[in-house]
Amino acid sequence: MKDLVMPLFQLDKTSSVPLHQQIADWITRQIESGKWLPRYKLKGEAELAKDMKVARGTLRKSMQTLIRTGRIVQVHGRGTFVASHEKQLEQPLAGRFITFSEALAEQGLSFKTKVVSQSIGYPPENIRKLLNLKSKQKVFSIQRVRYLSGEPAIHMVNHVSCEFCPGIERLDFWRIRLFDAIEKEFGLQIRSGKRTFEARSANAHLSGLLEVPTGAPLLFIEQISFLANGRAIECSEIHMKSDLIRVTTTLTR
Amino acid sequence: MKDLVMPLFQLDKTSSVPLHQQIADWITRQIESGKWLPRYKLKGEAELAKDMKVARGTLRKSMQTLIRTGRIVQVHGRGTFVASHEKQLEQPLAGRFITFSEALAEQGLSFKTKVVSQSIGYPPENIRKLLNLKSKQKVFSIQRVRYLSGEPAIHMVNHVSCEFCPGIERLDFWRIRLFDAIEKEFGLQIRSGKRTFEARSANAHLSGLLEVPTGAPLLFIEQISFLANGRAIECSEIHMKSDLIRVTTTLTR
DNA sequence: GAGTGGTCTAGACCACTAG
DNA sequence: TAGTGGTCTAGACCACTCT
Repeated sequence: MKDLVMPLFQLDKTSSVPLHQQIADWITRQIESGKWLPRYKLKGEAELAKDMKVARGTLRKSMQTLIRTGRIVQVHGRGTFVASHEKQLEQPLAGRFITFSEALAEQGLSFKTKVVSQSIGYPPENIRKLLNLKSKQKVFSIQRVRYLSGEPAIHMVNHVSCEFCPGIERLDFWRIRLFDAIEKEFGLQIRSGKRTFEARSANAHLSGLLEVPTGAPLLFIEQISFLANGRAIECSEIHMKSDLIRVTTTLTR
Repeated sequence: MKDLVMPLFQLDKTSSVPLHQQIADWITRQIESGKWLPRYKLKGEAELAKDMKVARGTLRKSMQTLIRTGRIVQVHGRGTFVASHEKQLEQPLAGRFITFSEALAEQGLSFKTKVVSQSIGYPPENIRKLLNLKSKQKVFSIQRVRYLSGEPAIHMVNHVSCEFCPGIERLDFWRIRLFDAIEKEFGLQIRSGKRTFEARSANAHLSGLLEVPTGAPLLFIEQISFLANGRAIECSEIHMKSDLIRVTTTLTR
């Protein structure tokens, strides 16, 4: 039993990416690529840390991340295992803040996005409150519909604070994802989000866009996204057909 | 400037409760009791750790817990602050798995619970799957309605695996909370939960119990609760009037 | 530059699980 | 009893924020 199990892998101790994150990323890749299958038992923390030439505390920090994101499971005297999500197709939004497009992509679902309208201007009172804006500040608003296998499934209205994203209105959101734009085009890092869930009836506008009867029940989500410094960057109102998409959270006491 | 700011507080280093949890609990008490108000700036980690005579790593572990439960906020070069939830009344289910009765209690809302029916028996196929039961295993099922200021707000059907809770049917659930019973009467620890959100229309049964028109939109939550060893102990189907109760999750990337 | 949190090390001992 | 994760220590250096 040589080092067949643990392929070599090089940590970059000079990188600005923290070691614990490099480790978590690498393990994530092992799992996502199928090299480590569900229920696979990892080596013990002590041995893993020695292999990787890091302190056990650093490795444990990676483990915490991987547990939070639902990729591994630890049981005290038994060991660390790749999580087995009985239904892989149903592991969205679990434990971490990911966008709906990321969630759909992770589930292997393809979708198309239609931009219904977009504009820049002074937001209504309620949006200004959610984003914590002063009265002179503008927002970029965009209304889109996402289609799953041809069927309209999600209606989104997003409001982005212009302060952080000058010129955002010139991007082509038929092609680019909103969060990709915010993060890659403007170098911002969205770190956390808050979602509030309600059930609402479809009004005339929504019933037309989502092709459901007026009054049909829709899952409504109000979302606020925050940067690392705690400032709100985006908020949105999302209506979705909950029979088409499952929204799930996994939480720990 | 003597030790006016930091009242003395005694850690029990011999207790089976981990130090980091004792610290988190103590800080939680400072905040909940109003001794530390929102936006209050805590002392630096180094100084706090010295005061408490623990290693900084231990203190940091507490901080992680308090951040996850939404009680404090840390900003790199600035410091640690008591979180200011603009609307304190709206901080439920955030970041950790708490029951609805706990969430209501934390919001200072009083409620009453009515037991509509309860029984023991072999569960239908879908419940058996959710709880991962063999065909010979029984569940305790209970149907309740929660009232907020006299108005019916939540309808719950819970199914508890009898394997872990023999005799649960003899408890008085007009008085006791279900999770309290599971944890205190049977010495089990519920560690995590998974919730799936949908929007549904009220059927005749629900419309009667919740006093809403048939077809009214209700927030539907399917919940599975897990013990520390990963075994499912409980699952439930919850319908609620989402105009009366806000269901929120805060997640980190 | 002073203060703060973020990362990391290299140990140690304990508690739980399983053979 | 061996192996594993859970807790804890006592340092160190770095990156960020504010003045």
